[in-house]
Amino acid sequence: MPVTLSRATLIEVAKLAGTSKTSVSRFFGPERERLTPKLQTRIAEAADTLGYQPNLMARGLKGGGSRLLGMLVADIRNPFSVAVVHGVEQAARAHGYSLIVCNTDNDPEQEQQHLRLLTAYQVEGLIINAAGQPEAQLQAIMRSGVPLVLLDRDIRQLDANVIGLDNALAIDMALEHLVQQGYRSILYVSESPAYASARQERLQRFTQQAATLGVKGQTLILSNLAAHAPTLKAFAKHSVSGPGAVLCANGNVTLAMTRRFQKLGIAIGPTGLMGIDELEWCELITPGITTLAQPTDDISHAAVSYLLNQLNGSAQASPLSYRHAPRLQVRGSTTFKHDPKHV
Amino acid sequence: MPVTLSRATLIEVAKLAGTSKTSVSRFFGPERERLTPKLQTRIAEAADTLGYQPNLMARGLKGGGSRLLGMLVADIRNPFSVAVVHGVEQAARAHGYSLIVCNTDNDPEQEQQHLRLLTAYQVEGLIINAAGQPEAQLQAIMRSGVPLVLLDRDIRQLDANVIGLDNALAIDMALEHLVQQGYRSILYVSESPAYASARQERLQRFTQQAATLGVKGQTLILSNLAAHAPTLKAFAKHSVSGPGAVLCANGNVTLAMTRRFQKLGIAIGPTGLMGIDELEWCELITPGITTLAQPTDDISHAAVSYLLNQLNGSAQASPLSYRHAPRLQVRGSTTFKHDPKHV
DNA sequence: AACAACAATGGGAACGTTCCCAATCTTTTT
DNA sequence: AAAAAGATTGGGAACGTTCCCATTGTTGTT
Repeated sequence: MPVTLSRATLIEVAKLAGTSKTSVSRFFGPERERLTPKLQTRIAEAADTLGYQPNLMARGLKGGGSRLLGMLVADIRNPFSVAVVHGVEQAARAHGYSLIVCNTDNDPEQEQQHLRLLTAYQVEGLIINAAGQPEAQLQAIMRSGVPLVLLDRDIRQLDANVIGLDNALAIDMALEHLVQQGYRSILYVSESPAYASARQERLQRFTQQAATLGVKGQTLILSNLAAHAPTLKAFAKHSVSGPGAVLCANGNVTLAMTRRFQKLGIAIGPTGLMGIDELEWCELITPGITTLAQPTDDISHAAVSYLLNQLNGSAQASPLSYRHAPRLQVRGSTTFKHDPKHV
Repeated sequence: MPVTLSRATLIEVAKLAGTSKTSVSRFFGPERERLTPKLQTRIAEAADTLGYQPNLMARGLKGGGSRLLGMLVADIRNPFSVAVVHGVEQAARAHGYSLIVCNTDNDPEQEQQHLRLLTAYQVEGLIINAAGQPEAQLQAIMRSGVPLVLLDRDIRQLDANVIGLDNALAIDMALEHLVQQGYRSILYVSESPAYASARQERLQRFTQQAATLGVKGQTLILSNLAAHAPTLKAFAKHSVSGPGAVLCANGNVTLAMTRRFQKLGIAIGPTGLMGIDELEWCELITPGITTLAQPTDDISHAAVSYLLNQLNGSAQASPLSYRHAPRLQVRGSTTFKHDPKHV
């Protein structure tokens, strides 16, 4: 048990163990097996007695690297972000790295601040879910040799890999499902796609594919919920005479639209409702909301693997999949008829 | 714009600016105003030219402190944790600190690892949502002078402050509400209270107060959902003849119980359902689930304020509230009769 | 026995920054 | 004018660790 009041240093451990600081450094580094068992024991006991814990600040300064990975998320309260953070942190830890997560609240100013901070802590790799267009900063970071991977959102004018959902495939699958279920009119609802390439991709693909499939496609950009009730009401009314469905671009939209459906008394199913991304409550809402679940574990793993490959100089170690397929989770919200007994 | 490929040092900036390293250090520290405007300009330009960013590892080593706070959460996927992390991170940043969040997945082994890591990074303060009973480690940390505050879960044998919900008050308010709504039998459902003092407090208070209020109190500890359907079914059947309600100890239980109610076809309202902690979907479930919302912002702020007070040596700067009152959010799930048109 | 290779250990310098105290210049006070 | 105070700047040492190369002892080969 540690008995001291202050933080012991490697020098103090060396003195107590009757050896040199180099040997103690070897004991706590990758060269422990170069020490005799006797010396190892003496050092272990001294360190335990003093409650010694290596100072990773000093280690990072001289030679060990920081063993830190940095991650920027645009919105920590988004369940997708939480799931990816969780996966990244686990993958990082499995390889001896710690993760610093910075939340930018979709604010480009905070984003710049956090990037400065992460570089100041000498993070060895970065996973960026961008809020703005910090390409100048990110280019400088990449030029300084820090590997970087973008998460979900591309940044124009930055030659970096993006790992995330296969947006085109997601839209294709959603449309295919809705058409198969008999819907002939689709309202695609999204948060502002400005600066968010994933949103832009989904929107563009929707517009293009709706035309190709011959369904009537409309889009609605969310900015103020109260302002959109008439659009949704009109859509639902129209859909009673000809089947229509609402496709939500992400979890936030799914939540907002579910609220709107309920507030406006729009029956879910007769007017279809489907969301991109799975949320824990989607099965609980009568009659269950159909979703496309994002493979967050795969995404997390791919991001960390990419960084580690870059750090290990093994760029071809394993082929990485950057665009991951969603999983369709069918529930009652994309069916006209459903058992009304579940109330 | 930065033009170099490697990380510039303070020495290089000094050379380019034609001044000393001490002046450059002053420029990037709290003594900038001690430099003449001319010198400040020269340094700013040199730093910009070189893309200089202070190395906080070196700064932490000599004298600046790490400016890091550490936070352990038992389950990052718990919405409560996310909300508190968000609040803590914002409060920390407002005071020039960065937050390292470590998720332990309720695993004591991971917890120990993370604690070692956080101390190795010389964090200046710690916020601990404990998964196990790491009192030995935490005592050593406190003895080394690092301020520490517990979040939500007390640790026996550790003389540290706990900041979180006022558990007794939460149970009192819940029971009062349910009794007022006419329920005379309450089933309290909780995850295992082992090692989780908040859960123990809530359970104990429930047992005690149910007796005091003369309502029939039962408790159910969740371990395997399939195994508990008979209990819930029996309870619901009984409650039809004499009003009963299910009180959920936290958000995870609320989710699980909502699922159970739906799977078993138990009508929400005739059998009441109420949860401790507010979740974004509680209003969406027909007929709306009554909750006690935790004041996560207050909790976050109190935790950071406590640490900062300790760090600034102003232990009496402002009286802190450690136990925060919940906010009752009444919805249809605690009413016998409700409009069945919302389907 | 002499030499080479290997094992084990250690001292000094370096890492990038801050801090301490010294030095010099300028302004104010006596 | 001389002395004191204030403003400005700077060099060296320290922070805790790693790395490099040197030293010593042991073992194996010729």
